[in-house]
Amino acid sequence: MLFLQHSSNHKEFHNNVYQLYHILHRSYIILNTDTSRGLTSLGWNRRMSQHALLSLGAKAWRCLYCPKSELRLDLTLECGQTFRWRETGKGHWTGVMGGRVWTLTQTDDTLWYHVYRCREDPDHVNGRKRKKAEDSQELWKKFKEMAEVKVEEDDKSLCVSTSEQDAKDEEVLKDYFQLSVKLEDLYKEWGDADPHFRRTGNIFSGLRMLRQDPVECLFSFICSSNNHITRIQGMVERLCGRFGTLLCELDGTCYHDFPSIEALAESSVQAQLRDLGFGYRARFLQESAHQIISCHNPEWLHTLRNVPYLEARASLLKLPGVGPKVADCVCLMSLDKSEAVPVDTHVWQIARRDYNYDAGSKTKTLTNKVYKEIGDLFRQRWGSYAGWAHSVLFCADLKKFQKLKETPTIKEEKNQAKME
DNA sequence: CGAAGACCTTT
DNA sequence: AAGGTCTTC
Repeated sequence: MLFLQHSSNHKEFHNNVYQLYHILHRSYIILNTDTSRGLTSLGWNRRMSQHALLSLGAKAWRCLYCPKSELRLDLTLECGQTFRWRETGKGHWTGVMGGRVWTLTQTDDTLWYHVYRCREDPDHVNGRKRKKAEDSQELWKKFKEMAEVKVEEDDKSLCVSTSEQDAKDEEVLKDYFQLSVKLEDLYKEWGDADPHFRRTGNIFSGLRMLRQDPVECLFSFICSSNNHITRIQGMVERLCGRFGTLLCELDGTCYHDFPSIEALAESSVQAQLRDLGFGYRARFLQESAHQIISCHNPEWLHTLRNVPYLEARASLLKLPGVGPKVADCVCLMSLDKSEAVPVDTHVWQIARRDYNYDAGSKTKTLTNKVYKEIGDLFRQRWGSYAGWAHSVLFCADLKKFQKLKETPTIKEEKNQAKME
């Protein structure tokens, strides 16, 4: 591990780190003490409750070699496969992964990550709200003592080179983003087999499927039916806030773990979800959770990673609120079924518009037959990672990413204007 | 097998 | 209408 002293010049500091990094070509830890604010308990508290920013450097950041062609955080975290990551700073995304809160960002060929260590806070252990602790002088005093101890512990743990926890963190990150899958090679394969893909693939590079927790994936997508993304995000947030364990608070935002299946299986959950605005999906969520607990076991969803695609899909279809589209989302995004192609009205439109699929334009609704034909069409064209390729085109059609398509055109126009 | 309608709420 | 699912005909 490298231990570098912070200089007054951030840029110079980072450049130095970069040079060393490229020599070693492995991950490292930056221990960057923010001296401007001092290490009073209050200062510590305020600092620890803020989102991390790479440019401020007040937190411990680690990183990984990872070019944008292999991963683009903006596309990957905002294409609708996950609903819980938020851009908490320019190019910085904060969310929950493996039961802990992370902030991620990237520079040229580097993926940076910070893991928050605030689970040991006394009021978090007891599951109480921070506000209450602040109201009580005594608790506040205790908290300050804890804070001072914590600073030392934190420094110590960070000074230990490649501690077990650090190695685990890196594994969690690599696993979640499936970084062992060489995305650039896949894009080339898809582009070679499909000129239309090549066009959009050039602009929308670095979009990869996450390997999400099956529980979070299943219950999030049960919420997605006949619904739009902004509302789904709000619903999932409320679901976690009400039934999930509090992990930490940053800049006034509370981060909770995703609820356990057991917590969602309680019969009282249904009415509570109704109150939280889940509509008819409240019943689906609670009944699916109950069915998993009573017919199988809490680990059952994870075991579906080890069975063939169609078998896992068929098992999921038995759950209430889970149809073909939701089942395929869960298969693709959390159960290692890269060939699963979720077909919704949008994908149906893409198939007709860009791939001459007119056999299904006769029917008014998305029938099972049409659904299967579109999935097979894309699987035939793109191969065993068809689900990954499909989501690139799906993402390229999202309204929020339309501006990305314009950029090259504008550049071309500018270049043309210059030449003239 | 396919079409039609209900289903909760919010953007 | 919204990134569907379920039930009925």
